[in-house]
Parts: sequence; C-alpha cells; structure tokens
Amino acid sequence: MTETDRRGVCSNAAMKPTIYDIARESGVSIATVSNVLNNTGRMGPETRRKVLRAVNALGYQRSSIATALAGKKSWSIGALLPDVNNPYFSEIVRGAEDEAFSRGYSVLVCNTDHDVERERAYLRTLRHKQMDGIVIATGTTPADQIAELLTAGIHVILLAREIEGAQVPIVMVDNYQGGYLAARFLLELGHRNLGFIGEPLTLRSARDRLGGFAAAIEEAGAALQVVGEGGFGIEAGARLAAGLLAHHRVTAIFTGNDQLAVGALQWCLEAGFQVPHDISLMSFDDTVFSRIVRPSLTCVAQPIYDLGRQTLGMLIGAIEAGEQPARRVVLAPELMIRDSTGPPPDGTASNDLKSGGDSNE
Amino acid sequence: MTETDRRGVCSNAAMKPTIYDIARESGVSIATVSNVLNNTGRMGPETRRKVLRAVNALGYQRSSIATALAGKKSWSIGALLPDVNNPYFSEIVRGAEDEAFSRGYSVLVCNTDHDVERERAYLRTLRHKQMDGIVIATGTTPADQIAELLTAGIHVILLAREIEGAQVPIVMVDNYQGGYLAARFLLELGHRNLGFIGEPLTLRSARDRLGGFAAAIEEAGAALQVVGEGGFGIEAGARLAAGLLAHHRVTAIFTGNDQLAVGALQWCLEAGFQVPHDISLMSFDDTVFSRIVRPSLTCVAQPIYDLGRQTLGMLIGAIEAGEQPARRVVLAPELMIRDSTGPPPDGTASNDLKSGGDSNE
DNA sequence: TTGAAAGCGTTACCAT
DNA sequence: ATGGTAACGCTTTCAA
Repeated sequence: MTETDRRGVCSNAAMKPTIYDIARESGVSIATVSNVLNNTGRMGPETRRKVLRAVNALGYQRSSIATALAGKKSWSIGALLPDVNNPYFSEIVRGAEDEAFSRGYSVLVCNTDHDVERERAYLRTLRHKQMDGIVIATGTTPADQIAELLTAGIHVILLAREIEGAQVPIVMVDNYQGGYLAARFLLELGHRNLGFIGEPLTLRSARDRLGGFAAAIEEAGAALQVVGEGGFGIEAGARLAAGLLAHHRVTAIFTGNDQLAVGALQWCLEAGFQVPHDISLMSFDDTVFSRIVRPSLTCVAQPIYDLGRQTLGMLIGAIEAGEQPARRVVLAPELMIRDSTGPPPDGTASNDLKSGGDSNE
Repeated sequence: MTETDRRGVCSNAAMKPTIYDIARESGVSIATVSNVLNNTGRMGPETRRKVLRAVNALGYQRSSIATALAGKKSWSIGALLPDVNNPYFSEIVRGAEDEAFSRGYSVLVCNTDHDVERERAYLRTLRHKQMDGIVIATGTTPADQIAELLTAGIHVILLAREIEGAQVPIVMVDNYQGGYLAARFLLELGHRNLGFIGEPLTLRSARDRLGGFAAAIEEAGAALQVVGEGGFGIEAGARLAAGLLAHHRVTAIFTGNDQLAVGALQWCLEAGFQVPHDISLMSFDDTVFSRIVRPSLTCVAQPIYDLGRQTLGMLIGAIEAGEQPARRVVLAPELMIRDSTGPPPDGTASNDLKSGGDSNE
C-alpha cells in the first residue's frame, strides 16, 4: 500500500482537496507538492508546472491549521486591549492590523473590558491557539502570567502601558514627559491652580502622566490643587470633573486621556463654565475625539497609529528572528494646541512662574 | 510497540506536555485522557481524578491547533469590517466580541479599509485558517465569494450591510425606514428644502437610507434638492457639505452616518452657519460621536452593540446546530432627538406638509 | 470503563 | 530532483 492510498479520492464535493489529491492528480508525491507550494527545496520547472496546474484544477486551499500543527507557526497574533471602542485603542488596532496584514499575519482581538479575569481567560486561549506572538496593551497583566507566555515560547510585547517586572520589549510614549509638557504649557499661560483627572493610578502610565505634571508644577512653585482618578470613559470624566470642581478652585484641568477630557468638558459646559474662558482643559492622546468636540482639545499628542504599527513590526521581527529583542521604544509626545486652553480668568493670573505665592479669588 | 511509546518523555523544559505525557503520568491511554478532558464517553471517577491530577502536575495546556485539525472546529470566527476605527464598527466589534467570548469563541478582526482586494485576501486567509464562521459587515463582498465560503462549509452571516445575491442570514436595521423617519421628522419641523449626504450609493444600505428619505419628502410634496454621496469619514462629510451648500439652498441636511455628520457639522460651523438655527443636521447611527459634538446630533439610532451581539449569537447558533438558518433579522431604527435640528429659519418654512401654505413657528 | 489505532493535512528529514 | 515516511497533538470509532 503506497502512501498515496491512505485516503480516498476527493470526489465528495464537500470534501476539500488536500495535498494528497493534488499529488495524485499531478502524479508526484506529497513531499514534492509541499515543496512546490512553499518554494522549498529544488524541483524541476516541469514538475512545478504540473503541480500548480493540479492546484488550480482542484481549487486546492492550504489548511493553515495543519501547517501550524506540523510547522509550528500559526501566523496569528493576539492583541489584548482594554476597550476597542475607545478611539485610542481602535486606532491602535488599525495600525497593528495594517502592519500584521502586510506581513502575512492576522490578529485576534481580545477585548478585556478592563477585567483581569477576562484577561487571564484570554491569555489561556491565546496560548492554546498557539499564537506566534501577543501584544498586551492593558497594562494589568500580572508579570508571572507574562513569564508563562515566554516559557511557552510565545513572543510578547507591551504596547503603551508598562508592566513592572515583565521582561519584554515595549513600545510606548514618554508619559512623564507628556505630563510635564502639559503642565509647562498651562503654567506659561499663567495658570497657578491646576487640577488633574486621570485613569486609575494603579496604571504606571497614569502615574507617570501625573508625575510629570506635578513635577513641572512644583518646579514652578504653582499649586496642583487636586487629583481625581479612577476612571477611563466619558462618564468618569464628567463625574471626576464634578467632584473636582465641587470643592476646588482651579483654572485648568489636565486629563489623563481624551475620553475623560470629553466627559469633563461636557460637565463643565453644562455646569455653566466657559471653556477655555473660565477654565482650561488639556488632554492626553490626540484621538479623533479631541478634534471633533467644541472647543477642540489642546492635548499631548501620541502617534497612535504608529504606536500600533511599530509594535507589530517589532513583534513580528522578533518572531521571525526567533529571539526576544530586549528593546524599549519610547516615542516623544508632542504638544497639540487647540481651543480648550487659554489664559486664566482675570485676577487669577497675577503671579509669575517663580514666586508661587498666590492669592487668587 | 505500544502507542504510548511513540514519543519520548516530556523532560525538556521547553517542550510542552501533551496528552501522551499525561497519559503516561496517570497510567491510562490517551483516549481516556481525551475523554476526561472533553467530558465525553464514560469514565470511572477514580480514573478521572488521576488524569486531572496529572494535568495539573504537568501544567498541561491543550493545543487548539491539534484539536481543530482532528476535531474539525477552530472555535474562531472571522469578522470583516471596513474600518474598526469608525466608532460604529468598533462598537459592533465590542458586541460581537462579548458574545463570542461568552460562548467560547475568539474573533479575528479583519480591517478591509474599504478595499475589495484586501477583503478578498482576507477571505482567503480566513478560509485557510478554518474559521467556523465569518461575519461580513463590509457590504462589498462579491456574492460568488460568499458562495465559495459556503461551499467550503463555513457559516457566513451578514451584518448591517446587505449583499445582493448572497444566500446567507443577515442582521441589520431597516435603513429605508430610518431614512423615512428622518425625513418625516425634518418635514414636521417645517423644512421644505432638504439635502442628503451619504455613503457611496453602491452600498445597498446607503441607497435605502436615501430611498426612504426621498420617499417621505416626495409624499409631503417638499423638495429633496440635492444629493451628495461617495464618502465615509469626517473629511468626506465636510467636503460633501461644502459641495452641497455651494449651489443649493437647503435648510436641513440628512447624513448617512455619524462620521459624515461630524464633518458636515464642522464645515457648517466654520463656514458661519448656525446649527440648527440656519441649518438643521440629522444623522444616522447614534454612535458616541453624535453625543459628544456640539450641538449634539439628532439622529436615527441603531442598536449598534446589540447588532454585533445578535449577529454573533445567530452565527454561533448556526455553527453549533450545523446548519444555515436562512433568517433575516431587521431591527427597527429609532429617532433620537438632540440639538442639531430645529425649525427652518424664518421665511423658509412657509408651507405646511400638505397644501403648501402655512405660517408655522 | 478503557485502550489501540486510524486519521486530520501539513512539514521535514532522509533516502534514492 | 523526488519520494517515502515519521512526526505534530488531538478526536473518534471499534474492540476488548
């Protein structure tokens, strides 16, 4: 019994042709078929033609599943995100997806909804599905879970959010510097009493943004009056702004992301504050949100699409080179000045950057 | 040589344990291990315990790849979308993903960027990867490509956008009705000269929205003065609005989606039109965009998240029932009245819906 | 209740 | 240059 007999003829319409079928059809062995299909080894041009003809004739479609089993590569990459509906992440997905597509990979999008349990479940699935690599943009994965991934031979890369203790490359923006830039800009406009609204400070990125912001303020001798934190979305932004303005007199607020800024902006407007006349609002991200609200948001801009694109580029590079490049790419944030910021209301800008002692209102 | 010998002991740290390892460890056969793992067949509670213990001891992780090869199921679903960065689709992805996750499936997000070539490439990949099902939300896939998918035994379902000639279920909103509602609303406000800006009319959904809109206008004896079409994004919205208002006196514009509406709104505001005082703007979708711009957008609302969720529910149902339910779910759109619409400016609303002569406001 | 063995569709190594 | 065949890790009869 020759190897070719191990399976019946592919006559059944529902049964997709395999390399056995095209081997039989073209009168060569499956090994040769495989070689032709993958351009591996050497083969006569005539053989090659025969095989290709059979492939077309039978409408052969390779099974990536079988390839992955035998060849150890799934050509798939998993992406762990907190929320695809957040324009920041949906833009990241676009960048990631474009790069992956152009290099032959597909991406499995995993929305964790900020839920670590769900994240853990996904990580397990991704391991089972033998992803060639995993992008983690949640910032909440326990380091030991990442280590397990590495042990399992899966390449991992972090995106935007650092994770302490994780020995993997990362592509991100300099959050501290971003916060610093924001504060400098507001201080130069004359603001002395500032507030901050941010994502949960359990996230390193949130802490860094606040850290840079606070540092610049302290340097200038101005006051970081109040810090609100703990949310991500528009609702949270409104809630935090309300809480912040209820007890504090600030002339400018820096928010940790665009969604929070939008919420804060809406609340301010509804509460009767003029932006930027009564209060300046400054955001972080530069998603489409910051461009479409009115007033448009001055913000610390990240190259979002590129972040996604570069991350995938590095990850795929690692996968194909077969090793983990312990690199760390930190992109510089940029100031994007729009309409939500301006000088503080009259009477509050009475101090210069140095002296610090103020007596506003 | 027994079957158990076919592979060496899993001593190598980098080598992940397989069912052979746990079979050896627990002193049973791989068949039994498989049964325990899948809860198939009957087994003694003691055997079961032994196996489970070994699973834990060795840190066994099933290979979905092998399962898919042998079991004919990949537990993966592909989703073809024109643009994940469009909030409409990113919300759909959330709904789809939530349902898929809760039922044990993962979703491969394929961004076609409105490019049919890219779409075709993705479809091929999805077939190779043996997706259990595919969701198509682009509305641009040639019907014969869909037929091929079906032939290959892959379940297909359309989402939001119909495709003529495709014999597959669909979950969508009644676009014609939506357009009709929009027109009725604007007409009742007193508008007699209306304009339309929409996605390319090659899309059935765009044609239907326009169709319903035009029909209601005609019924009322008012004028659909001008139709602009051909784009999807914010930029296109601005461009189309500019083109439309350059030569036509309309008091209200209906846009085919929220992105277009945002663009149109921006352009109007920048051109000095007051919205809704000088011109009313009405949109379609009810994405987050319509809630955050100012004025907020009155629109025909779709239950976006549910659209995604229900689609996946039906698809998975079909996959698990093993047959294609030729269903068609058409959800009703709803009017969501916000701030971008109002009565036409004085002097233009001089006709009532029926006779043509009234003096409202 | 449990086990042996035959696939599933590839790849890769080793002969020829 | 080509072909035979053993993996890859699992599911699934069919026997025992």
